[in-house]
Amino acid sequence: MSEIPKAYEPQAVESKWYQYWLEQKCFAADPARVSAKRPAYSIVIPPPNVTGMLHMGHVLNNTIQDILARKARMDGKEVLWLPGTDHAGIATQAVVEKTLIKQGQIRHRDDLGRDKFLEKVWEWKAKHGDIIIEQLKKLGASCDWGRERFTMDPEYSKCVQRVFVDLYRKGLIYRGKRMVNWDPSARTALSDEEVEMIETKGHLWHFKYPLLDDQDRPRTDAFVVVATTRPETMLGDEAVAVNPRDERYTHLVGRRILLPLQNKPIPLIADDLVDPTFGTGCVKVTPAHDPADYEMAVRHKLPFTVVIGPDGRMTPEAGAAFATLTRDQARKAVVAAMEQAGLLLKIEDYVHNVGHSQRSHVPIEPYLSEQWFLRYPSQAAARACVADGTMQFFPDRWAKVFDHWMGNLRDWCISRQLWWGHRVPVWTRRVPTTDTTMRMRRDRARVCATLVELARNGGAASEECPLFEDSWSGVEDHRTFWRVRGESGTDTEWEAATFSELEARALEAEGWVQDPDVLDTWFSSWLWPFATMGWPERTPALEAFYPTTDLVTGPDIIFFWVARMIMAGYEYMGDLPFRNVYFTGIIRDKQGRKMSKSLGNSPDPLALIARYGADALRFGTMRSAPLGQDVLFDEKDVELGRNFCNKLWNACRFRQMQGGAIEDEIDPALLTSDDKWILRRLDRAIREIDDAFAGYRFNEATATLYRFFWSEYCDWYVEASKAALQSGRSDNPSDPPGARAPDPDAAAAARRRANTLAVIDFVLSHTLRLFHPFLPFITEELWHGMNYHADLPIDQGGHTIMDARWPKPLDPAFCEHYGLDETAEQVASAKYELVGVGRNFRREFNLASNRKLQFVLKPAGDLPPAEVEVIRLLLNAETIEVHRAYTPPKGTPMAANALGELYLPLAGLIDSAAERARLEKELEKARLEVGKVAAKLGNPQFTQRVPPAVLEEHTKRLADWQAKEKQILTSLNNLPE
RNA sequence: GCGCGCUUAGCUCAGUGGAAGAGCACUUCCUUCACACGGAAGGGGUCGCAGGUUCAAGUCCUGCAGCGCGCACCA
Repeated sequence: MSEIPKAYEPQAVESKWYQYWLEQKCFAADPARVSAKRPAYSIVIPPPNVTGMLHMGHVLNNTIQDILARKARMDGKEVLWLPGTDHAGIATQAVVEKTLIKQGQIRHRDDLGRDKFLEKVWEWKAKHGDIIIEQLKKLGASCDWGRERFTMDPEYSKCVQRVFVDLYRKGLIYRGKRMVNWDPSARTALSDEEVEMIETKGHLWHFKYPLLDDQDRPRTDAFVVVATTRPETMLGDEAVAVNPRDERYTHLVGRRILLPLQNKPIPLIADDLVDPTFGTGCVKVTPAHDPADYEMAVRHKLPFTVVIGPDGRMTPEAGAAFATLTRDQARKAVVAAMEQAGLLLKIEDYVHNVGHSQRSHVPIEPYLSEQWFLRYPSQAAARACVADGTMQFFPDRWAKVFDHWMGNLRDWCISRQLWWGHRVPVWTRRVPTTDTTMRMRRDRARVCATLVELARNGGAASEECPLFEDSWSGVEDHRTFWRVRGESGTDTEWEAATFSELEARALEAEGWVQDPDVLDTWFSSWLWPFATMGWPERTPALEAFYPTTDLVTGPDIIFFWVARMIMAGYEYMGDLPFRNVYFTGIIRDKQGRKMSKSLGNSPDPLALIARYGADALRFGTMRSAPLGQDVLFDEKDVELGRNFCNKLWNACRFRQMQGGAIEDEIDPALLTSDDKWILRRLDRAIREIDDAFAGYRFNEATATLYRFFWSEYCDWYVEASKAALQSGRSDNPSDPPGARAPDPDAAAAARRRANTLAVIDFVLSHTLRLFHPFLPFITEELWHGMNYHADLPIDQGGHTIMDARWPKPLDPAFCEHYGLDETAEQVASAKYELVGVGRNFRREFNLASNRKLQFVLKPAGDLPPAEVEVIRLLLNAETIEVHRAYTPPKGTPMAANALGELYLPLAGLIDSAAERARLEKELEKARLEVGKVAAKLGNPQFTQRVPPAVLEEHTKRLADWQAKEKQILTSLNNLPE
């Protein structure tokens, strides 16, 4: 570092050290190293979508994880940060299909067929799947890349199938015809969590439905009026419902109504679901297109007429006039037709919430279809662990949200009508009902199921039917289960669930056909904390690193992912998957809007890294991200980070320029008040940072680092230390010629200088370590550049700052030895206070910053010349004359405190009117404060009840302000005229 | 409708019962041999509103208002 540049240039430094860390395998976790003395620390990454590009949310999230991981390493832990990606079923399939269409290769994925299309997706994954991983590396992420996992890896896929079959066997996974959330754009079912309610301005259309008379003839004089927000669904109406206690309509219940446009008689039914106070109290019932209506239809055994198809277009059932129209077109057409028929009573403006697909943002269509559902396992354990504090959430208010959701669990629709994903491991076949093979298979499965239950409840499993391959995982050895799906005529339709490749092939040879659906991506990522570590084997990694320590994720996936992982963890590991969950805020733009591609308000983190450096991006982001609050991102924050790195760089450069070897022996006898002051500030900073880490308050840690390093170390200590550094220089230009000869004064100055360098080295080497989790690259560069790694054991920083030991607060013995008491700190503080006022004179009297001034100091007590020299330097004064019996000329500006009185004699130069104004302002302030404190102390309630420390502090404060007031009055009296 | 956040300097936000803070922006001065990605000094706040608890409230409690976010089958 002999010729270090004036400004820090991050690019080369960052790539160099990342390469070094990889080559030296610094990120690799070894379960064998875990011991009582070296505890494990683990995080699994929230797997980003394999289609994804790094965005600011990833930056926030992964910077936090990296900070935690690096801090844990410095704490001497064996750290596993396990990376990977998920396959993101809908998003990836959509991107690939869109790309192929854009390239003109296909018009629809059907043109290729399932197998060929999947080949294309894999090709695409091979080409683009690593992008986000490489981007994470640019950020400095210290993941154990050798353990990178992908949710579609063969082993991982096997875990997904295994879990599916297990839950199927337990009866928790079932297939059923249900009303599901259908995304007509992606053409797949979604889970409830994937539906976003959006407040939408719409209308409430009021339709008249004619009553039928006894001969089923429509009456022209009697109608029921229904209101709807979705006129197009009326084509599928099967009833009109009223509340059974609604006396306006009880006489009509059981009568028939003519459904207009379809000219179909439908009944008027009574159901408790109907709110008699809303609208007319009559509700049209569309069994196949509304979840509430569906329930009513089941109760009243109504038919299910499907008028909207899976593509969001009207079906032939909707009638010739409407078939093939889109939902929107059909809405207009129905309204027009009703109006023409004179059955449109009125249209009201209406604001209501409409479910939209979180994926494609189109309105969700409630759709009746066959899907796979899961009744969640291990609900009680999952709910309890958060409620009783076994697992902690940061901030903990999310615990309440979690608990509410856990208390209202509804079965999870896990099947998706996609090709990209884990295909449902179920095969079906129709066989003659008389076929005995299937009966035998089923009976065997039943026996096993019973024994599984027995074993789970503490009973013994028989030896003929060893159920558990591994009792730890709780998944039984039997890989195939059969169930009757349905019977028709002489045939029985069977289904078989298996995770055995061999079984599956055997079944297919027998003519069994696999279910076409794939599983929700979250059905694979809920296994992430253990499926990535070799489950169901009892691997060393699982033994060492499960449960993981911390999870860092966004609150937007608390249900999608966090809650489900907890349930899966209990079900398959018998233990929680992580001990702490840190929920980040959401990154927004300056206007507070969410970052989104369509708004184009999402900055590219890679561009920011190129411009400012990864450390700058990390520091800026962390500094502006308080725990659990959303972050309004501003590029200024990154600029601040860069400036900070530059400051750090130059502070080290300054030390380099002082020359000399690393000084590690500090002589207590030679410590100045400034030395003691900065050492105590360092101690305080370490304590604050430790405290911040304990509460996951990273922004607080960065604030402390910033204040300590910039305001305390650079602004005060470094400037003050220049006194000792300059006077002790062997090449001091002010030395008289011939000063080479042994000179006791010069030797003493040189010793003081060396001691100052030792303090600087002590502080800087601590500072670099405190900064390392936040600024990994620049700290590593400086660690080596400053030679602080020399002489350290290889596993304690000799090799990399990553392994350097985390600084400890200074222990009492150390403080005692070096005399770091409060008095020492107070001397320095008083010095800086005096300097502050002295500097203010320049502004008050319009004296240019570079103008050489001569001050006079009238010390209150004993003030060594070295201290005076520090004050001179800090004031940028030409001279300070120490004068114990000084009588200032009238009107000389003066500042005073415990240290003494500082005068700026400027005969004839100062504007006494301005000085009077200044002093009067000061006086006003002092009197105000005296008044405030005196009032408090005058209150007996206060003096009697307050803790002694507070009382003492107030008493002192009063004395201070009174002294100040007196001094200002003196100065005022001294003014000319 | 229920629940949860937020409201402090022009802007973005810290502030965990005992003298209102930071960064940016602004004003003035300074290229003094670490740093102009810098240094020095300064201006700027009845802490959303109204009550209450307390010797003491930005901080705790109760209302209210505005903004934001969850959850919820009112067509």
